[in-house]
Amino acid sequence: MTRRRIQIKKIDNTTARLVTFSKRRRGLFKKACELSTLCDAEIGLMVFSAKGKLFEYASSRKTLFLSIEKYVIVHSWIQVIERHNLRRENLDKMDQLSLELQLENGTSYAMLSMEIEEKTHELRNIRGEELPGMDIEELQKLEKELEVGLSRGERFLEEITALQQKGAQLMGENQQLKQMENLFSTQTHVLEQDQSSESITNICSSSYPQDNDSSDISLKLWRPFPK
Amino acid sequence: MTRRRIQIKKIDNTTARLVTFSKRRRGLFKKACELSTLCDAEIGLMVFSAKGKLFEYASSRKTLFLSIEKYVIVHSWIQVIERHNLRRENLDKMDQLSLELQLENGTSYAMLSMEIEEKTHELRNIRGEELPGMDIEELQKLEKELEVGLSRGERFLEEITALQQKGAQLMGENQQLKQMENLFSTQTHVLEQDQSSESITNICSSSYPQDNDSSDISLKLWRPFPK
DNA sequence: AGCTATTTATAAAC
DNA sequence: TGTTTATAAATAGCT
Repeated sequence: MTRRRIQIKKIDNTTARLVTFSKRRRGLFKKACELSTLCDAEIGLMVFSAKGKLFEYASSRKTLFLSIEKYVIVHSWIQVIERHNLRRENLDKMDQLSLELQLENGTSYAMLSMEIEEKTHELRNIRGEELPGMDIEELQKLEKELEVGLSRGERFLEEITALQQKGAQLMGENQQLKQMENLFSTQTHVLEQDQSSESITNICSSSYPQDNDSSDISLKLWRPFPK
Repeated sequence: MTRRRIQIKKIDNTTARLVTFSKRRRGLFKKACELSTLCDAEIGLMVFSAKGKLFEYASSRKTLFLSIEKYVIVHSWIQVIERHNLRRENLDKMDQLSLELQLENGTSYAMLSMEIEEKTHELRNIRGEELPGMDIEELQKLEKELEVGLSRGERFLEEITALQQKGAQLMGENQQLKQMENLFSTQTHVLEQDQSSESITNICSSSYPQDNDSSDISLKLWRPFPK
């Protein structure tokens, strides 16, 4: 596109590819944002780097929810069909993973789906017409799949509760320490040291398109695009 | 832009807006496709016209599966949020002092079981069990439900963030206090109490856009890969 | 992470 | 919608 025209095919040089990815990604997000603003359109854009890191943009949260909803309506049907071929052990294995691991493993879950997808390629060609007629039994299986997500939620809740308990514990501890501090400070006159608090890793960080691409896929909630 | 530079704000003239929408949409899809090819990235792009018609592009089905993955998690979040809110409401009623301490006694859970059961049932409907048979009116209702869930999610997120920050602060404070304590104890030979300080653990294949935009419902089924 | 020479995208016109 | 064209933006190749 500029100094020289380039072929639209995978860039071999890794560095160049990374640079291009970064630059073009920005461009793409910008274009998406402009289109959304100019034409009053709702846009949802997801970009996964080769490593699996997600960058996303959404003109509004509503859009993403609805879009995903829409994807699910159609694609869950596909999934339901594919589940027939899915070995139980895979699901069970997935069930046993901790919440964090599950989130990190989103990619492999998707990979698995891909595998299955390939095996049922024929089915997909007719999905537009025939899938809507899926029977209740199939849909109940889908429901079970969703249940997996539910159990994740449960664990999430547990984690929060644990966090809260920890907080309570810390508060108590703190109070104790403060009392002690008061005791000491009235007795002696020692300078206080400045000790900055350390950050705690967030369970849920927002996913603005970020600029470093070092992590594996992580599932995050999004905020709307920066004002 | 070209003949003239334009402001990035909603185009007033309807015709011009439509034309721009069409042109820029194409451009956006092209850019998305190029990025995907050049950098081996997976891309999912959804564009809803103002009327609600969906145009989308996906570099591969894998991307779509990842969307589903996310959907499941998002929706399990909604579920969790519901429950969390129930607890909160209850806690507010009881007018206790701190959230942290409140959660240490789970006595109120039993009281809420009925209510939770009810909410769970509602959520099942939201989650998709009944989606396939829904008509437009019902889908619009779903849309609203999702918005509600969304705002709840925001509150939930805020709360968690607040908790985490609080935890971080407490930890820092704690550390500070402990250091001071150590300082004192070495100077004054005061007995140390046993206080363990634990860290908080923490917590271009695909779907070508279609070109007519005649419908007006905002929630529509997407048509898979055409050709 | 900046800098430009070019290529692309596209606003305005038809 | 499609085409044309003048111009603004995006960006490939360098540093």
